[in-house]
Amino acid sequence: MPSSTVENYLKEILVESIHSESGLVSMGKIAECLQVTPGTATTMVKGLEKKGWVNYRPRQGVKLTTSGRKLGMSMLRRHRLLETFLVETLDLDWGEIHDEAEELEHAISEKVLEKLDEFLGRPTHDPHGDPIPTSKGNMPEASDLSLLDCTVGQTAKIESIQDQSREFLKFARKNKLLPGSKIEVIQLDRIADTMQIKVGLKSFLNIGSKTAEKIVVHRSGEMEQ
Amino acid sequence: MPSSTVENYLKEILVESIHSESGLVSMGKIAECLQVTPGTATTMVKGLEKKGWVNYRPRQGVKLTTSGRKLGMSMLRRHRLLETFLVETLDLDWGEIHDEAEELEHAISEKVLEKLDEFLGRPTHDPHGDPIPTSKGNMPEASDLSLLDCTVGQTAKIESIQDQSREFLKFARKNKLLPGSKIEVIQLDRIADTMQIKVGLKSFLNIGSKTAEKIVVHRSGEMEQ
DNA sequence: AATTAGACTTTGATTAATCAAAGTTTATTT
DNA sequence: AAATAAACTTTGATTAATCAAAGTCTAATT
Repeated sequence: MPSSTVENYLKEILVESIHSESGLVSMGKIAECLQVTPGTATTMVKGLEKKGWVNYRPRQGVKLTTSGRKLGMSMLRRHRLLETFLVETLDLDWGEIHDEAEELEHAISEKVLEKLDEFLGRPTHDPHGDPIPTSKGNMPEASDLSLLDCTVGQTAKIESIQDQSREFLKFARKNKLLPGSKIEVIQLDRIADTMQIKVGLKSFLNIGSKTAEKIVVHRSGEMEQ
Repeated sequence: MPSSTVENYLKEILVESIHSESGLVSMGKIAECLQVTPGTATTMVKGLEKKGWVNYRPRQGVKLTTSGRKLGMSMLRRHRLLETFLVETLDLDWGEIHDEAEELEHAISEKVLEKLDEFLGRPTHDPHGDPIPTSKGNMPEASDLSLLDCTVGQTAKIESIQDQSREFLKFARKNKLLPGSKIEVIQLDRIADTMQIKVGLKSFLNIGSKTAEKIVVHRSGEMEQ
């Protein structure tokens, strides 16, 4: 039975491998995600390899095996279902749920998770707009388009918010940057690194590229479900 | 911040100290409850003392300090509220919830617990009939009367079932031995170590003293709420 | 080609929780 | 009072996860 630590490593490696084209994840990235020193990440990853959850090439990076991917997906499912429960059922604040789910995901059994999924009506997306893997380990592809990829005049719909910190989510909520919100790019200045957007029908907002990159969108008309 | 292990030790010491008149709990009892060797219990308890959660007298036993009692109560509250949630909301089976709650109780925060308590309507007793400590750490006194203390002809109402194992709970449910059920003692044989009881209006059952001791009751008419 | 910065790996130590087995105390029986 | 059993404590070892610091590689500059 994998420890909570192993579960965390596999979940983070999964998430990072999705965001990397090669599928390889570096030790530095792992150390950063898990808030450990690089030496710890190396040691841990070698342990994961010995157990058959990853393939590791020194100084190249690490890749999940089929069983590692399965476990990582299961953790992502737990995490996102729990976040949904915390918002929908217990009415917790958007900004609080990430850390809470981070703890609970290691303690909830498959059986309870299945009951929870049923109770919630088998949701497909969590409160941040991220897709929830099915119990089979499938996950709908997410858009790879952020606000940063949009040009002046384009309209788009927010799919998800890629920053789970309290701070950022508070900012996002205050400015109605929520999954489903309609956005229009009004102005763009690459040199000044700023972008003016219209949120909804009458609200305007200036954001920098770092923030724009965290708003994942699909262009209006596409991918409606 | 106390580890899950510390939380478990304090919770079990609390429960056992309630069941002992002196308030002292032996190393053997702790080792048995936590499924560790006596040596481990001794070592661990010395650590708990160093942190100020218990007072330990070698070969006498251990007693909770005020802060240890507080932490133990908080764990008991978590455990019993979670059990209630698992049965009431997620419709899990009576026999399954103990082990599930045992894991979740270490992962749930005070904030989420408070929301859960509110969502459940601030229940006072868990599905086994045990009282749920309040957030202040108060817990209604439970009856100290088991079926074993009743004599022929007496009637009583089941308050709680003091065995959390799947096996026993399956037996209890099958025979309608549930909190609230009305019991009448029909026959008693101390030598043969057996007791015949009427459960409800027409169902009869033979049980031994070990089982009778696990059925905590209050005599009919007393303590109605 | 030599230097250097940055990323990575190795090494040695630490902490928490545990066990097995040996040693000690206490209480009970003879 | 001696012997014994039962309960408890001590000791030495183990495992998982971690860090700091020293060492090694790789790739980019000079």
